[in-house]
Amino acid sequence: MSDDPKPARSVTPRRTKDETRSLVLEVAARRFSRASYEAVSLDDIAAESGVRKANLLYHFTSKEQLWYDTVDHVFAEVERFYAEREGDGPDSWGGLERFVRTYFEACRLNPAYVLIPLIEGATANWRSEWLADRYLKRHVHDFDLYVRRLIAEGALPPIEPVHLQNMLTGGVQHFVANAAVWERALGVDTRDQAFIDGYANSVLGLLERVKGDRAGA
Amino acid sequence: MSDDPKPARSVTPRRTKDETRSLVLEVAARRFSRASYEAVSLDDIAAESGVRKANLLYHFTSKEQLWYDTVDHVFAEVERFYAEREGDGPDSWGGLERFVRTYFEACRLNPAYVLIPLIEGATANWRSEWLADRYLKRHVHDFDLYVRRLIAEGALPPIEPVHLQNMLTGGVQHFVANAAVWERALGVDTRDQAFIDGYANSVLGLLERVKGDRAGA
DNA sequence: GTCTATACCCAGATAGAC
DNA sequence: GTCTATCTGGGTATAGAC
Repeated sequence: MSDDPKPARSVTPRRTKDETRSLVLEVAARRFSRASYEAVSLDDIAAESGVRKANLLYHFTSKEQLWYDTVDHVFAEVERFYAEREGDGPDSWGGLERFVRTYFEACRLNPAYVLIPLIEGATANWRSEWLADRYLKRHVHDFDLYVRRLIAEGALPPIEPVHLQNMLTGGVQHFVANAAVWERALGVDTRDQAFIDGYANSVLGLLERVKGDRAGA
Repeated sequence: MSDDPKPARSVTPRRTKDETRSLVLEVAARRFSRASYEAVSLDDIAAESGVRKANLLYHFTSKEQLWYDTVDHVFAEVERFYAEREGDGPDSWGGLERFVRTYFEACRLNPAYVLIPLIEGATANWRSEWLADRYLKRHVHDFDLYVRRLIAEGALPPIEPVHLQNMLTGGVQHFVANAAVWERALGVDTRDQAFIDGYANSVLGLLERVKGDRAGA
């Protein structure tokens, strides 16, 4: 906000409030998607961002609040990406093929979008509940509606939506989240664009076969 | 080992070394699959198992060692289950349908088998490396060999093994690990046997279609 | 082998000068 | 708004009596 070049009391390069926030949120997103909440310390984030610990707490009031803000930051970014490519909400989303590719792309470009829910969602705590209520519930529900719409329109045979949803989303998440294991085990970089695209082709290839057929389960 | 009923110095009910170990390992497996390593404290495990913290450290020397032993414990159990149903290693495993059902059953019955690798494997630390090297690499590799064998035998068309592997395993893992989210979002208990069986049917139903067809990708 | 007590460290948070 | 210094709690691990 105030960018006045007037002799500053401090010698350190000044940043606006928003610049500091963004900087910290970017670092926090990286940290919180590489380790669990408890394993990430404010000292880590302070060291990597160059913002003193006391100042982190000045800007975000607590570690807890910093985590909330970080998640909101990550999800807002992804939702902008979605809205750009697909429009808002399941009614406006296009065909399944394009949607799958958008989703895969979103996961690949924003590992934090996959990793934070995965790390925190797999355990039972205030974060998983907050995540579920604030985002995942809606995401799952939207996806469910979307699949049902496609079925109603005859674009898909009557398959169990949750099953399809999980087959479509679970796989990429696994590849993005556990890239290290796949790399060590098979020498394949599963976060690579070419790999994810190939996987999308396999998945969509399978889907093609379902579409022509009768019910799934 | 020594079970002598000779007047014990302590009034607390005596357990053999092995009994104490097993008891602790069961509790630890539960804890380590509901929260990250850092979020689980020895105090928690001591409280739930009734074994004093100092004694935990006497039996396992350190928290780190306790974690290693816990994982070995969980994986040994699952591997016994496998060996019983399928025989040892990818050469002896039977048809894909039976194998998938065995795998799904193993995941459902031993959530820790899914959750610990998922929680720790998604982050970058000494645990994920140890897990990858000691177990996951081999598991992924075995599964890969198995799929390749099926393809060679003509039981499957030439699909990319990693893709198929991930579609088969990623889904259940997701349902087992994130049951709480699915429950909140759709009111479905995705860890329930009936649900998992239904999902197996969907997956295998899809596979059926691939088998009759030509290549996947 | 089991207990109590405690050493020691690291993390989140606060105080208060500037 | 940024800094240094410090408080405080909780965690792993150890000492040492019994």
